[in-house]
Amino acid sequence: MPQELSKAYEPGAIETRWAEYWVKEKLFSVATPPAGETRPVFTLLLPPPNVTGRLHMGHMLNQTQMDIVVRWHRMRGFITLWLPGTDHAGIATQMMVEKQLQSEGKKRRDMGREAFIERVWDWKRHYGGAILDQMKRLGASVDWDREYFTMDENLSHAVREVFVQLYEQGLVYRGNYIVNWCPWHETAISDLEVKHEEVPGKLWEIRYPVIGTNEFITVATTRPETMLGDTAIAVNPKDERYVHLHGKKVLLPLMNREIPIITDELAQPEFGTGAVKVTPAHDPNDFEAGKRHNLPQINVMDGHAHMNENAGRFQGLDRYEARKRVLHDLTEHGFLVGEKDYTLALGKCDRCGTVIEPRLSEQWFIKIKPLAERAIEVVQNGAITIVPENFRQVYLNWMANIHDWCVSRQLWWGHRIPAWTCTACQHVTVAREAPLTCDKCGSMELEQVSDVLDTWFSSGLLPFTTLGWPETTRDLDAFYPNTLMITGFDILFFWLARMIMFGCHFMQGHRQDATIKKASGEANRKDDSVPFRHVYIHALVRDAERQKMSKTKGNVIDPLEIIERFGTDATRFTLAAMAAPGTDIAFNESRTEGYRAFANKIWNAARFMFMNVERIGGGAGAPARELQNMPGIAGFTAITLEDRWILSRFNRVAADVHDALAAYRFHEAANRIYDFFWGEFCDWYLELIKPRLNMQGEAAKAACANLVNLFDAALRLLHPVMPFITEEIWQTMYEGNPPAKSIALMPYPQADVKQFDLGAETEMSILQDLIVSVRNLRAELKVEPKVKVPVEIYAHEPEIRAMIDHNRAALERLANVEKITFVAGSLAKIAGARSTARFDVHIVYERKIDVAAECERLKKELDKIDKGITSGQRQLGNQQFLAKAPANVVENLRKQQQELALLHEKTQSKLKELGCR
RNA sequence: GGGCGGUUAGCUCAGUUGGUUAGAGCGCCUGCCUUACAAGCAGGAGGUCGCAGGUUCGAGUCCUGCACUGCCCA
Repeated sequence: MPQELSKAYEPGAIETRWAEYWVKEKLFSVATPPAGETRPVFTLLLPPPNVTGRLHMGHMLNQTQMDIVVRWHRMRGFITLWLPGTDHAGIATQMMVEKQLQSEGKKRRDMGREAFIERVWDWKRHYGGAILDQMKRLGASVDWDREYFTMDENLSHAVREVFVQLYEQGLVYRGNYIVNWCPWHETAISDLEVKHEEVPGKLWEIRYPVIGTNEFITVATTRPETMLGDTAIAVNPKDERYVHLHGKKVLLPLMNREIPIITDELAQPEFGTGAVKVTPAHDPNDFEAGKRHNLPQINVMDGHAHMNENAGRFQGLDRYEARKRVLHDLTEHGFLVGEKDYTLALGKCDRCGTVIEPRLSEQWFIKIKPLAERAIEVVQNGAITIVPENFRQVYLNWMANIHDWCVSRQLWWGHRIPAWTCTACQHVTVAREAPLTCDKCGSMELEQVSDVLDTWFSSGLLPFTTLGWPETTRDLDAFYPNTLMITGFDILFFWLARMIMFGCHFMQGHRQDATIKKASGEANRKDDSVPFRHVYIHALVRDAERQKMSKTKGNVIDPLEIIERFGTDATRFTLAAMAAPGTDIAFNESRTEGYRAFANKIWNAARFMFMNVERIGGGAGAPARELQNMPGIAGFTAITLEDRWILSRFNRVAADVHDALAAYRFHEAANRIYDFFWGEFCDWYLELIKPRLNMQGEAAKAACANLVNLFDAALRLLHPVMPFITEEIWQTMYEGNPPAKSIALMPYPQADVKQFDLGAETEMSILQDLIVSVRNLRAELKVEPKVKVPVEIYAHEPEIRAMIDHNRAALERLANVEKITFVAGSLAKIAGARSTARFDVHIVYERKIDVAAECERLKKELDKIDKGITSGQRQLGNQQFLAKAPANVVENLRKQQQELALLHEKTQSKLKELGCR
């Protein structure tokens, strides 16, 4: 391959090519580490996207961050396992296929369970891989050989095992409880799947006649149709208004049932009339109260939220129709006595938006407290660390107030609960495999419970089931606990919390391979049952207006469309650069545009390098892999000031990037690399070495070799964030004979403290100041860009003067200067001179400066200087400050004050000289 | 109702344990097609860090209150 890049940077072409290459070459496949493995291990589980999913920005943010961390670790020599897979997503998938059926005029129930499930599998085989293909476009460096699906046989087997074990341990129970019922999906859903929304509504007041008196008792309700199932009226025992009615009964209007007045804390005297209706079958609080008082539970609705046979003449009506009719009838009979506007928090199904109906039904639950206790402990004792730290408290609070988990769903698609009902005696047998006979009566007439498990039940097991559990495997020894979990806070409770509970419970007593654990830097961790040792919670991606993206709002930004326009690298860089921990990301296209420009910059810098390598030939070429594994840039020979400077700067950026990535400060890492590459390497270093590259012989070869080595290291530094462009350039550099199959398998640059050069950095910054000052003056004097000007420089420190003299070629080139004269006295008084504490510079040019403008500029500058002087003096004159502030702060302030004083003097005299007012 | 976050340049955002004269990108203004790059280069304007107090030698950073705003939980 010739060392040549196309003139234009076109991300689309190179990205798809490398994405395919990485997958085809199985570059990221990880073999099970053998016993005695001494390398560190890094394990990360991909939060499995829904099999029905389409890639959205949230996925992309999540995957970008994971891929950065993963590539970083891999390059640092960790055995890095990133495990991908998809989730069967019970409700979502079932819905998707049902809709498909609907369009064919078919219905799930007409088909029957088996045919329907076969149909879903069909769908999965055809379309289920879409999101994974999209992931490939992102460059996610996962191990595709280990891809899983939550309904795979081995994972399903593990699910049954877990359920049965929990059952045997008494942590599963079944019973009639109030659950959140979605009438659209016709299934129970968990508390987490209900979203509360404040909506304007009404509060109706209904009066119930008290039997044996001519009194009424008035209650308030937002759901009058449920009164049909009332089985009591409750008043607070302390409420004096109702003491005389204790023990009496009321006649339930419309139904003409007698129901008791009970005393219960359920009724709060300060709310409404202080009396409440009690409907145990349709409200969780009423349900509890009903149990306390042994009240009957009358369910008045069916699974579609239509009124059932218990609703008398309202049977068959939809709940809202029933509400209208009930209100109408109540009014007609004089029972409705009030109607007020009221804001209610309406629970809606997270997926379809249908208003949830609290409904009494038979469901399966996990007794969660025992699991939660361990899950609290491992976070409190540091076995799991959560970043950012505030989520630790969110997690602990939630865990402390956790409710039993309803795990049964009235769906067909999912892991069917391994329980069988005996048609003879109704006893339920829970077993790993279909039992032949009933546990209790021995009947052979058994029927499997039709419910399936909540999708999160199986995904909560993934950290260990994907590694082979319930078998004891070498993979578990090596890779469990996973090192890290990166996810959004939106599934903190859904998923993360459950993984921790399940992991700690089922992996109790597990020990990670001690050698690997130590090598991975986790030797001090005591508890190996946790699913992962570190958690990083990232923010949400919002649209440019900070709105949460949603299909209904139509403000969804499609990452693939952004990628199409700007490239994956630029999109990844955007997400990384904006991902400051703890704050949401308002996705802003203009940033991506900017980062595409950055990629373009890199591209062109590479073209420049290749041009020179081609021309200069020989001697150019990156050092061997062994050398690249050493800190700093091993093959770099610091000859000139700019060499020493860039080497020092490179080591600093490498150190900073390491620290930033170690703390999940992706934005810092990205910005640091950006500033280095563009602001230092391209803007200054490349410009400064051009003359050397244009020389003949060894000097050019040496400069070119440095350039290549530095470029190679910079590409490796950038690779985790922008994998594609770095791969493309890197592969091109090695002319088809690279030291590894991919830059992704090369060592990550490490800082070498010995290559820090503070002296070079200081000198360079003075030189930069000088060049900028001259450019400044040129602009101010409106010197034609092509005209070279003579300059006069005064530098009172001899070593600085020498340094400038030594680098006069740089000044001449970069500021378009033709003759440099060092003068003996300060130039500060000269109109149109520029001064810093280290030098004065002046350009010799016949054109006069704009005195008024210069005066204004100088005055502004003087203001700033004086402000600094005043505050500095105040501090330095303060004994408290001198006594309490750290020595280096005082020292720096003193130095700064000296410089400011000098600048003040120079500026002042210039103002005077110009005759400014 | 309880909890958590945000408020910094026209816009989008950085600014980790308090410590020089608060930064970037985009946009804007001026000038350049300078042989890597006009997706670029050079120069420039632009902020009393939401408001009011407090702690401190020193506050964008810590504390209290308020305002606005977003999210989570009930």
